[in-house]
Amino acid sequence: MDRVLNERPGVRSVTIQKVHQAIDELGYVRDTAAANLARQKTYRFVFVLPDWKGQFLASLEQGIAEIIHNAPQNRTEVRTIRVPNHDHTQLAVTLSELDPAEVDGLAIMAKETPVVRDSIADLRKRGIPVVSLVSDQPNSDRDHFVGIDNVAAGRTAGTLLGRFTGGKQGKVVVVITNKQSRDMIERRHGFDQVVGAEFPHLEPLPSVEGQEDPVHTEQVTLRALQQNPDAIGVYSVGASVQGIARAIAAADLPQRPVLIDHELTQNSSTLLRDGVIDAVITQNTGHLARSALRVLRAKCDKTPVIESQENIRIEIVIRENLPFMK
Amino acid sequence: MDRVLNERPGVRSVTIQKVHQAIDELGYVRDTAAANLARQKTYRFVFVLPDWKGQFLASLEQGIAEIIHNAPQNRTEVRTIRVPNHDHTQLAVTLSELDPAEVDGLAIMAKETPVVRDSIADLRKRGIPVVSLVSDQPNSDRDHFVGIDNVAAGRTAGTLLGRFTGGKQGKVVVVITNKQSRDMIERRHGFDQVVGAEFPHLEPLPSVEGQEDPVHTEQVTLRALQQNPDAIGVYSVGASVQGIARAIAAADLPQRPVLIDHELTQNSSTLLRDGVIDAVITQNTGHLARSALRVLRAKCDKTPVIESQENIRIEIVIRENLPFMK
DNA sequence: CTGAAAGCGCTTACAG
DNA sequence: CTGAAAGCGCTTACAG
Repeated sequence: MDRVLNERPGVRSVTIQKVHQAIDELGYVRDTAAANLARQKTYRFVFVLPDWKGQFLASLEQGIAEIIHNAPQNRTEVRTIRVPNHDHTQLAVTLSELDPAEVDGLAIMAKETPVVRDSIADLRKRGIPVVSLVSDQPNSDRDHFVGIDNVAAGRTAGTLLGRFTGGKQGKVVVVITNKQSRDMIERRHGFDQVVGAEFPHLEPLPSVEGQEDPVHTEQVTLRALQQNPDAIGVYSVGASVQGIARAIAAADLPQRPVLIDHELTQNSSTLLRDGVIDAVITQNTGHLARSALRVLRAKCDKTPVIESQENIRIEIVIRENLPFMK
Repeated sequence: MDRVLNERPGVRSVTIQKVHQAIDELGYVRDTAAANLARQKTYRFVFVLPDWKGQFLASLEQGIAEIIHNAPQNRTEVRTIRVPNHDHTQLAVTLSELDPAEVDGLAIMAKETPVVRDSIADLRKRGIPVVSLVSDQPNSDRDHFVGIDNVAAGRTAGTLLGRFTGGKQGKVVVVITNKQSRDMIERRHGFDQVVGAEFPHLEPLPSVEGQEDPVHTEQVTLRALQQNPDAIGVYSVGASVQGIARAIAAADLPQRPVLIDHELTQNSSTLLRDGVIDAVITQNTGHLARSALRVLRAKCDKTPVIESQENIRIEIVIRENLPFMK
């Protein structure tokens, strides 16, 4: 029966028929917990993440660790590797060093570059399933993308900014981490879409790049605000919101701009509570981690992925529905 | 060892010491899946819900059924009883008929009345754990409340309505299911709090009651809108949003009011997509069901509840972050 | 009070 | 190609 359920070769089709019929008649539901218990094999996954120090990544990494720790019955081991974001060669080296004999799957969050694309193709050729995480690699042949629809997330941010500025006319400063990350590009795109179509009185300015650095983010934001003191909104696409908040305070504007940010962290929570940020668009890092692990396991077992279950929600947080954070 | 882990009586404290020390040294984590496998006992829970036909309750009931079906290894059986909402006696009878020999736990969603309070006390006395669901029974001695902070949910609705009306002055029609449900009372209270403090230009009107009936909801809403044709907002605290939408269309107002609703369903999704509803405040019915089951199991096993895990989020949905619904 | 056996629903070698 | 045994980490009676 095991051979049928797991679709292993070498079973006569008559037998397959019989077993499937019996399954239907009895309403059999396979006990995955017992299956995991018996199956002694452990999954060894690698997560490759950028090496910036932001709280979002820390929370994602912690999420992974907690899931592994709390569900030992799933017998999965994870190694997380942080790779410098700008160093394309090191990323390529790291990926090429992954030994198929020692790794059962890879989850990767990185900018979309030819190097990454080729590395993914190479890994897949060596039989290792790959999922892109948070920021997609749609032109590689990754098995799956684990993350939100970032165009929709950008549209959500645009709508909130448009409605919160209440029909007033004005410029919007847009601060982005970098212009190569797919998630950043898609959010900016969705934002422009919705603002162009529904809030024509708003004028989004060209993105300024914060480069994963709070101090640099503060500087470029401050410069943008000084050049546009009449700005009525700031859209933080994924940059250090701490730096942006400091720039807003330093710019000493005639009126406080509406500030929309991405990713709920300790910092953005505090700024939300203090009324500096008006809304945060976020994704649950625990869900991201769980989804990545589930998909990777499914790919290893050549089991189908339940799409509806892996659909990560775009969450909106304002001061009033701020969850209690540990 | 089992006797120590499960804190059963009749173990010498020396032994307990030794076992605990060994646990710490080895970093032992108990495999609950294996434990469930071995433990043949099945949990038999009863869910008592109001009998209205709304999609929210249907989705909650379906959520429970799916969880049970997909995780047979948890060996839990659930019987759902729908009780007419206005019939206090029938509710009391239903609860008193629950046999402690056949029921291991109860989850109840009902108005807060003396009858319910006494029934809960009675059940607890007979050793059955009880959780209140969606709408709390804080004055009973229920073991736990599974649901959102409804005051905060009302504050969230108020803030969104205030910001979406963009500083304009005007009245707000408030439509409520009934005035005895704790969840309704708390939402209305949170709404008034935040509007009074932060949006003084808004004037919320006294609640009109929809009584779980779409047609009646439409009638009372229409009457309220006709009496206040200058209303700039409608707050649907938990009533049939279909009825409200029809009333808004029928009232033929000079300007479309901002409409904030609770609970994402097929109906409210459609109205959100069509631009009739501006935002929906919601709680995930799957999470509610899972949390209720987890808490009930914990109470049966006299195991601690992990509060952070049982914290149900207040979610905000606008057209742009509407999840795909099956 | 404690030890050792049997069994939960599965999978994995190993025989046939 | 298929059957039957052993074992995954636990709990539950049952002996001692």
